[in-house]
Amino acid sequence: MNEKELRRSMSVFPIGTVMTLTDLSARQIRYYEEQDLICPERNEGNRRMYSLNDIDVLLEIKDYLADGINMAGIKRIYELKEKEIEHEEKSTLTDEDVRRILQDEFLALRGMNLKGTSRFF
DNA sequence: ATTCTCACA
DNA sequence: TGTGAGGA
Repeated sequence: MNEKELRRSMSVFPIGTVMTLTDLSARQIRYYEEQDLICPERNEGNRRMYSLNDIDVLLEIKDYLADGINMAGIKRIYELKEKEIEHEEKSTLTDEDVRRILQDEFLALRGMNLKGTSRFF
């Protein structure tokens, strides 16, 4: 890990700062952690300390939510990213294979979230 | 003043 | 997800 990645993964913000930066409630921020979407560290006083990477993820989650994707769907998206990384490391599949898989999953996600909604009318 | 965990008239 | 209690 280079210096740049190290800085982005350095936990330095208390939840209050993250709340104003992301416009999310403390409840939501802690809940997303419970869903393993972010992993803030704890300081001496058991206070959660967030990194720039955590904030980026939180902002992404907000976008997905705005697009009508639920928690189950968001979790699947990040699980796919992990698989994508595994594939890169093992170089088992071609980039095209991975792209096709991600594309299929994304379409499946939209279909899942479209059911029983009047959002588009 | 802030954040933490837990629980629900 | 909100919110309030009770402690640190």
